[in-house]
Amino acid sequence: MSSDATTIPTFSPLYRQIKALMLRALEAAEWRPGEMIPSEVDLAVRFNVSQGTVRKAIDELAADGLLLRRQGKGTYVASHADAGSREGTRFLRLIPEDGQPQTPQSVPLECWRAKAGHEAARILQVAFGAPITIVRRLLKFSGRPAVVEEIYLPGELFDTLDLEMLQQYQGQGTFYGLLESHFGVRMLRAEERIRAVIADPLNARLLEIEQGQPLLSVERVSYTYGNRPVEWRQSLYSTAAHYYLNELS
Amino acid sequence: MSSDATTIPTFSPLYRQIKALMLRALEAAEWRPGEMIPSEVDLAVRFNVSQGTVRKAIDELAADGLLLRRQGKGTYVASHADAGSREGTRFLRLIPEDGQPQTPQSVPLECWRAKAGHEAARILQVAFGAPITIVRRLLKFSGRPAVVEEIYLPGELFDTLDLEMLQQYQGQGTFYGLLESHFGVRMLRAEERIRAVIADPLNARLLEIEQGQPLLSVERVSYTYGNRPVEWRQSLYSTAAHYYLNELS
DNA sequence: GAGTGGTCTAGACCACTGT
DNA sequence: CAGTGGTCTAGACCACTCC
Repeated sequence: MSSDATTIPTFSPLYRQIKALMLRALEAAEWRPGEMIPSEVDLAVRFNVSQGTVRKAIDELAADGLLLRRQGKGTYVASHADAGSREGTRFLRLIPEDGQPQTPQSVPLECWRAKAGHEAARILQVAFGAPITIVRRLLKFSGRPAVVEEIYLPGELFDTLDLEMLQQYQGQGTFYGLLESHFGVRMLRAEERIRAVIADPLNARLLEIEQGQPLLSVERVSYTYGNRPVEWRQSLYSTAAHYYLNELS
Repeated sequence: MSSDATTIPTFSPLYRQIKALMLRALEAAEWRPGEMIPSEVDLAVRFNVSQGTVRKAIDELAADGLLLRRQGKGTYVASHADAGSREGTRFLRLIPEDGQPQTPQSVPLECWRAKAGHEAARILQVAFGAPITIVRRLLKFSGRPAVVEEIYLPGELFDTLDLEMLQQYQGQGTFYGLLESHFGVRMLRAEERIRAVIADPLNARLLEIEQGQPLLSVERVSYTYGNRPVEWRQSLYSTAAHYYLNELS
């Protein structure tokens, strides 16, 4: 590799270039969630590098959670629909006090279109007034309501999402599974900002707790490829019978 | 990097055995925090394997946060006293609303001995009635109180810890830095259980907020080598001017 | 048995740090 | 310059899955 003397020489190892190429293939949906990607040898031929170099690229993509290696079978594109054991607690860290981590039941309440206000526009990186889709729903663990949330999505990407679709999809997978399979948008990572708030009458009723009780306010921004924000979510977690678990390392 | 806990490993690759040997050396303090460990070639000779195998063992230990690789210099034992940029937010995820992540000022309030109750005994895995050391302190960001906490430590390990020591150490590093340098106990990972609660009069006064305001209750258990619990901490975070940030991936 | 990922080795060379 | 970690290659062999 030759470097231009006028530009700052930035060294990028070969395996990272391969990783970038594979990222493009993933983003372009050449390989789709749940599918198997070509074998290491095939990829080595395709990119004209050694198998070890392709291997290191795949290793990083797997560490990033984008690929899934299965010895003896192949390497697969990670999918929210995998129903992998980890999927239930990957993004929702709320756990019943007296039980194991479990996937809650989703109860869609409303779904409507709106125009992005200043905050939604800033966070979702769309124009002020651009169409957005808003979902309001409830999550229950063993029949007990634990979460109320409003989810703001850029309307461009999710223009056919409606309450009926949400209801039909109930029990068939997670919300992100729906977004991935029906809209081709895969959430890769998210940031949550957590604060303590007081329940207002409406949400207290939905969560079946008393007004004035403390709740966790969890504000989440989720990102897809290229660190593009595609979801803004404001949730209220009842911690009367559940807790938010975070592992630090 | 991680192995499935549900399946019994039927085969242990060489690099994992090397990793286990290096873990023992770390635990036995043959290599101390902040120090450089032998070079890859030296370790390859010592363990009678190839450099690549030692390399993979080191890679995993570095990924686990136990070692720190510095190209051109060597591999170092990670230390809480490194004052690495990440150290401030590694275990404390509280961030001022209007500023950058920063390390808070610690204000020790009390430090006393006690006997472990049932809960402390269970969590710290010591006998009921065993001696424990309790620290009560306040954390401030830019002079504003944000956290009140009580820290429960097994008395065996920290029998000389007192208020004077805590006060003298103020500003010289983090609490975990003190435990590491003065008591040889290094925290490797922790679990936090987060709930929303209402401030009682005492803690409201300490946090300079009004009684009845909502707070985050953060219960932390920290572990050292061998998943041994060595700290139980109960904290109250004021989220009036701060938020708890969690990155999901 | 064929095909996949996983391990281990040996050697060459590159990039970074300090002397 | 020497010493360190970082990259890349090529090949042999092992472990796992499925036909």
